[in-house]
Order: sequence, then C-alpha cells, then structure tokens
Amino acid sequence: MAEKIKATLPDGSKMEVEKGTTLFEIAKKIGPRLAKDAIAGKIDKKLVDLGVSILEDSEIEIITFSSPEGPDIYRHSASHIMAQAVGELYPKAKFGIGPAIEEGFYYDFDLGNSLSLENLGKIEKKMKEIIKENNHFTCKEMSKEEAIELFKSLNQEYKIELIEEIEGKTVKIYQNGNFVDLCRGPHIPTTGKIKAVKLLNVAGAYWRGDENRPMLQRIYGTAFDDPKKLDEFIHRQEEAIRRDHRKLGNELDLFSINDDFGAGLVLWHPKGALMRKIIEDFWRDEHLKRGYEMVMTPHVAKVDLWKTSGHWDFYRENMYSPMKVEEQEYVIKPMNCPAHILIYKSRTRSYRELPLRWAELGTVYRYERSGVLHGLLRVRGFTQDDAHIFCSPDQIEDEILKILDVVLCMLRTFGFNEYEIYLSTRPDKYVGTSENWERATDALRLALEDVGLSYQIDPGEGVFYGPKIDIKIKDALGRAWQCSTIQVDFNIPERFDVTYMGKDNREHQPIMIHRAILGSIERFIGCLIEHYAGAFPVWLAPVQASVLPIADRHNDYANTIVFELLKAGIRAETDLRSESINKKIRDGQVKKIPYMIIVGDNEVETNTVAIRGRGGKDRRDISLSEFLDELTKEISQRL
RNA sequence: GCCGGAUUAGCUCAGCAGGAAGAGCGACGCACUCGUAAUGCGUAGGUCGCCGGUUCAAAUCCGGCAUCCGGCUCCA
Repeated sequence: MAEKIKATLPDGSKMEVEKGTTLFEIAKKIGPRLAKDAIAGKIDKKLVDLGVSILEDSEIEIITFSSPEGPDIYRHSASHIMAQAVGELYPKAKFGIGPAIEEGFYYDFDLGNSLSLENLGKIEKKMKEIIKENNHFTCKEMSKEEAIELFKSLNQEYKIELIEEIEGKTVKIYQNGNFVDLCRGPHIPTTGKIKAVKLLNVAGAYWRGDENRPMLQRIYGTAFDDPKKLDEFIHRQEEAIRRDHRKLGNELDLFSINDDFGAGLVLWHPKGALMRKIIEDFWRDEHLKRGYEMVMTPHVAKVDLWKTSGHWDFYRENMYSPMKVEEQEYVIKPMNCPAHILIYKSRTRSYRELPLRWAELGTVYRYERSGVLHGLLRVRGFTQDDAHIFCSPDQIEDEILKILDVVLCMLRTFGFNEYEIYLSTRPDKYVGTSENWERATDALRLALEDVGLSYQIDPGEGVFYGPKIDIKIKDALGRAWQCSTIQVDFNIPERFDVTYMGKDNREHQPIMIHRAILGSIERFIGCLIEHYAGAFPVWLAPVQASVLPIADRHNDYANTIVFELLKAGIRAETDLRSESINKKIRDGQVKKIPYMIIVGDNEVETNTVAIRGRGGKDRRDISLSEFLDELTKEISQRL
C-alpha cells in the first residue's frame, strides 16, 4: 500500500492522501465544483500546475479564477492560446513576450509586417477553435542549452535572448497544441478552461521597450471565466469613456485645445479658469499657512542660465529652440528652479533664514514628442505648483516630512485616497557625485519609512539632478499619472555656487528640495475631472447653484434669490429661458450643477425655495437663509 | 518619434462599388408658461482637416502634411 502524506488545506484542515497524488485529484476529493473551477494550485505557497503531485506533507491550495492569483494565470494562459492561434495563422511569426496585465493580457509578435484591427477577428476565431479543442498545456523542464537548441530549430531568436538572460541551469518549456514557449508557468490544465475571451486592440511595441530595437506587434486581449464578466468588463470600459476628461471638459465647457493655436496648449474657458482660480487660491492659502512664501518669475531666460543649471546638457531634448533678442539667446523655461536660485542669490543669506520655502505657480513649456500628448494629462505648456526649499543638511528630513504632510493633506482634500508612491533612483544621465546621490536617496527613503507609507523603488527614474519621490494617481481607464513629486538636490546649489553664512561665520552650501503637490494644474484638473466624473464637490464646482423659475412670472423672484446667493459668495446663476421646468432641470443635471433652486408660485408666496440636489432628491419650503447656512458650511468643509 | 486607426455642421454621427452634402442634439425665431431629467413648429449652420495627384467627375481612390484616438518610448 502506498505511503500516506498530509495535505494542509487553506482552512487549516488536513487531508490524508497517497504520496504522489496530484493537486487536481485533491481538488476532486474536496468537491466536483472545485475540480471544475480549478485552474492551478499552490504547494507550500509556490504556484504550480494542477498536474503536479505532492510528495511530502505540505500546505496546498487550489487556485480558481476567483483566487487573487487566478485572473493572471488564466489570462496568461489565454495569451499562450493567442500565440498558438497567431502561430497557426502566420507560420513565420516570431514570438516576444506575452504576460498578463491588470485587466487582461498581451503578446508581442514579429510578423515581418504590421497588423491592423481587422486581423483580430480571425485570430479570435482561431483562438475559439483552440479552446474548443481543449488541448492540454504540458510542461517540460530542460537545460538552457537544450532550450536554446529547441528555439534555434524553431527560428525564435527573441526566446533565445530571453533564455540567455535567465539565471540558473534549467528553464521550463510549456506547450499547447503546436505552440512551444519559454514560460515560468503555471498554466491552466487545458485550453477549454477559458470561458470568455476577447481581443481588444493592436499596437506597436518595441522589443524590450527599447526604441532602437525592432517594433513588434502587440495584441491586447482579456479573458474571464464567465461571459457575463466579460460583458461587465466591456460595460466598465464604456463607463470609463464617459468619465474621460477630454469629453467632459468639452461638455462642461471647461477648456479646449485648438489646432490653430497649437497642439498641447490648453485654452481655459471661463468655467475652467474659475476652477483653476478656486484650486490655486486654496493652494496659496494652504502654503502661506505652512510657512511658504510666494515668488513670481518670468517665462523666458537667457540660455547661459540653463547651461549653468545643467538643463542645456541634460534636458535640451525637452526644451524649445532659443530665440534671439538683441544678439542674446533666450529660451522658454522648462523649469522654475534657476529663477528661484537667482532670487536666493540676490543677497547674502544667513543660516538664521533657513529653511526658505518659496512657492510659485510657475508656467513652463516642454517639448513633448508628437504622439505622447493626451488632453490635459500630457501637454506642452503647463503650470507647476512648484516650490523650492533651501535648507541646511540637518533640516532635510524634517522638511521632507512636512512636505509629505502637505501632499497627503491636499490630495485627500481633493478626494484622492488611492495613489502609488515611487522612490526613483539615479538615472543614466546625471550630475553630481554618487555620495550626494546616496545621501539624497537615503533622506527620501527615511522620510517615507517614518510616515509609514508603502512605496516601490523605480530604478533609474530620478531626474538628472537628484532622486525623487513620486506620487501617481490614476485616470478613468486606470492609467497612472505622476502628480506629486519631491526631489532632493545637492547638485544645482553646487553648480550655482549657492551659499549661506553659518554660525561659524563661514560659507556653507544649502540643500535644495524641489517639490510639487498637484504636479501641474493641467494634469491635476484632468485627473480631478475623471475622479469626480465631472460632478465636482460643491466647493470646487464652477457653478454651485442654479436658480430655475418655473414660469416667466417667477423670473423676478429668481433674480432676487440669485442676487442674495451672489452676495453670500455663492457661485450662482439663473436659467430664465422660456423652457419647461423639466427641461431646465435636465440641463442642470447634464451640467452637473450641485444644487438647483426651483422657484414657482408656492415659493414666491411663502418666500421660500425648493432645493433639488444633484442626486435628485428635492426639499421644499426651505427658507433661503437656512439653505445658505447649510451650503456655506458644506463649502467651508470642502466636502 | 514609432505601430495601428481616425478627421463630414458647435456636439454625436450617417453618407464611401466615384455621379448635385444628411440626421439627432445644440444655436436662433415664434408659439406655449409648464412643479423636479428633453413642449411644439420653423430658420440658419459645412472650401467633407490642409496640400497635391488620378479622373469627364473626388467627401468617397492615391501620396504628403497637420491634428486627434489606442499603444510603445519619453514625462508633471
């Protein structure tokens, strides 16, 4: 009789099974439903295929689509099925990589020619055939040499390149149908497990993300264990498109970008400009409260300044060409820091003055390659909510903590509670010494750890003058955009010979911290529009209340109400058109105005108002002063 | 910049085997005066992104450019 071993299940219960039992057999023992849903498993917390047997006492877990790891495994297998389909349809195809991503998967192919959207239909059709065939995914482990020989015989040089970079002696090779792939696994047991699959898009993508290497064809798709979930996914995508700030920006009449003016240059309409004012006022007040001072600096400066700062050598590809003014070359500023440095250097500074915190809503212009512009989120001219802090080395950590505090406080006020934090380290092109880089990076890391924020390291993503902490927030489609940034800089002060007089009557070099909270007003408002789907909280809404008379005879009363509102500092307007009240309400809803104040015979008679909130609830017989009290309270609390 | 797609009225879009530019919404006018998401009727809007080519004839076919969209690379 075979040897018995113990399998510990996730709920802590133990199951006695014969040595060599596979995970799939265990799943069957637990229940037919689980066996049906099982796509992979875990042995002692390590992900494995369902066909793997257990040979000793171990903790095991059956993975289904609903497991945290489920969708990735499922979609990764779907990407292999897509590769098989592409291989069958295009026998000369060479394969790149094909991972699962957040809500789907992709695979990169070199087909010798490009693909268009029309090709996806037949690939998807072929995939469905493969799924119907219910082929097995099989796994073989072999030496790297063997694997290289295998892929040489298949003419797959991209795979060979990948194998050569893998550490260790052996690699795993998976096969489904006639498609053989280098892969860590695990995979679903058979292609038939895929219940719903859809190819979404095709795009060019450089091999290994390097623009000097060949461009492959990347096909995006997604897969679910239930066609209903696929429908929901498509529905969610459609919802996201409705939140798109480019669409809402136009509908709400906030801004436009006009070809005749120039790509990537934003024209702010009255309502958008008003929102900017509201945000900027809040920003200024918050900074003044926290010991910042405001500075203002021009948009162009002599080119030599940028040579001193290092921008001319390290940032020129993002700068516009110089213009000649009376034999002197000037450039439009891509950053505000040199200007602030010159203000610092306008006289001798004492250690008693530090830290100096200078803030500016500074408009900068950067050349962005065509093809990267994106509504308000990526533009060529934008206003940074910039500040530079000049401090002594022993003040750095405290200052960074203060910055993190104001960052989190402001982001929360704007309703952002989810963000990704990155610590970006030294890039390939940089100025300064490695000791300085290390000191600066340590300062940032310590501050993050002090506040207890979880973060990821973004290697090589720092700016040329220093490492940085980046905080990214997501748009409606889940794309992350960098907003807040905190950059420690030991280098630019050195280049400009920035000093202060110390207690010891000697010159010392201050450290400079560059920081932005919103990042740029443009990008931030873009994110804000998508975050609220255009339905801004009342403190931010360009129009806070609209007074709607039911019939023309109520216009005078409406005017007196709006006058009172304006007097109380409420951003209010009236809709005096000879339209039905239903029409006016509908238009107000479409414009996402927080409060509609409806006045008719009843209100005129009793000197009251009827309030309809954006949510659709209405309240009648309210006195204007009562409503005003509530409204001003809501506004001051920034809810 | 690279790969793919797109560009027709203010907006959303139809028209495309090449043969006199259309709809809905919006705007404007008139009538209606209405109680919580679209009152009715009428009018005006377009060098069909720009430049060139093919053709008896181009919104429609071809080429170049611009811009936009989805990605890649790059970035606040």
